[in-house]
Amino acid sequence: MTASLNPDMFDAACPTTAMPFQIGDKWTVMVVLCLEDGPRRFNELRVPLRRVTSKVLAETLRSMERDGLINRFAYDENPPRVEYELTPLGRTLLDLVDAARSWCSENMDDLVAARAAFTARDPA
Amino acid sequence: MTASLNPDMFDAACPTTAMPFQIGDKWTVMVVLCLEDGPRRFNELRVPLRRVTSKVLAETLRSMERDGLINRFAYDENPPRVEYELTPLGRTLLDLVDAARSWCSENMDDLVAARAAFTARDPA
DNA sequence: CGGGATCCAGTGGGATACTG
DNA sequence: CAGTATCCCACTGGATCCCG
Repeated sequence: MTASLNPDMFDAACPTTAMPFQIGDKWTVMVVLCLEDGPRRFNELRVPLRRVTSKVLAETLRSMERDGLINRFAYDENPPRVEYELTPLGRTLLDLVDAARSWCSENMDDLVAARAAFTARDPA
Repeated sequence: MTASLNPDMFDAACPTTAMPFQIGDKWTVMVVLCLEDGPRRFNELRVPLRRVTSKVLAETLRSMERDGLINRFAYDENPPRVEYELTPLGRTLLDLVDAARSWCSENMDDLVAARAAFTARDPA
């Protein structure tokens, strides 16, 4: 089966938070990456995404389901079990994530340098 | 020189407003597209971007300048003249815009259909 | 376990008016 | 012409608590 998610797969100090583009809502890309290797349960997602409250994660997942990016499977067991998996449409976002990563590795330094230079010229 | 901008190059009813990703702020991509063929003046941009207030356009341009995406040239004339042009870094965003357009032409129908189906199932 | 309910703060962006 | 100055509102996302 799919291995456990790395609890530290998302670094809070990652400079790509200044990346000039965004896919979905604030946490959408991280959800996509978490689901890349197969279905995951709600609380399984909450490990690497521990900086997200359950409310916001539930909202994110619901809007992704709404847009056909993920499927939601609720099993009528006790304790309850719910699994999320990427749809083919959701998997197409992985290409965009790759494009974003490529852009960052090629251009992020320039952007950060420009920002620093601008701030130096105009400390306002 | 560069031809005038088409006043209707941006359609308010374009379904790509539901596109699941965004580059820069709300108007950044449109500014990039306006500058694709060469430098433009402030009020020249305001023709196709007439749904943007001057305050917001000025903010957008300033943050793009801050990030090194555009250059700003202010000529000390009367009446004043200011021109904006894409930097090489700003031009790299055109590739992302193309990637976004490709994704939309290939997947936007699926997303819109999924959204409609979801709303039909769950009218809440 | 997988959420929902409620409340709240910050912010992005719009309306209007004014200016060097 | 190319912006600023004010004011304001809606919406995103976070905190906390509670539930089947």
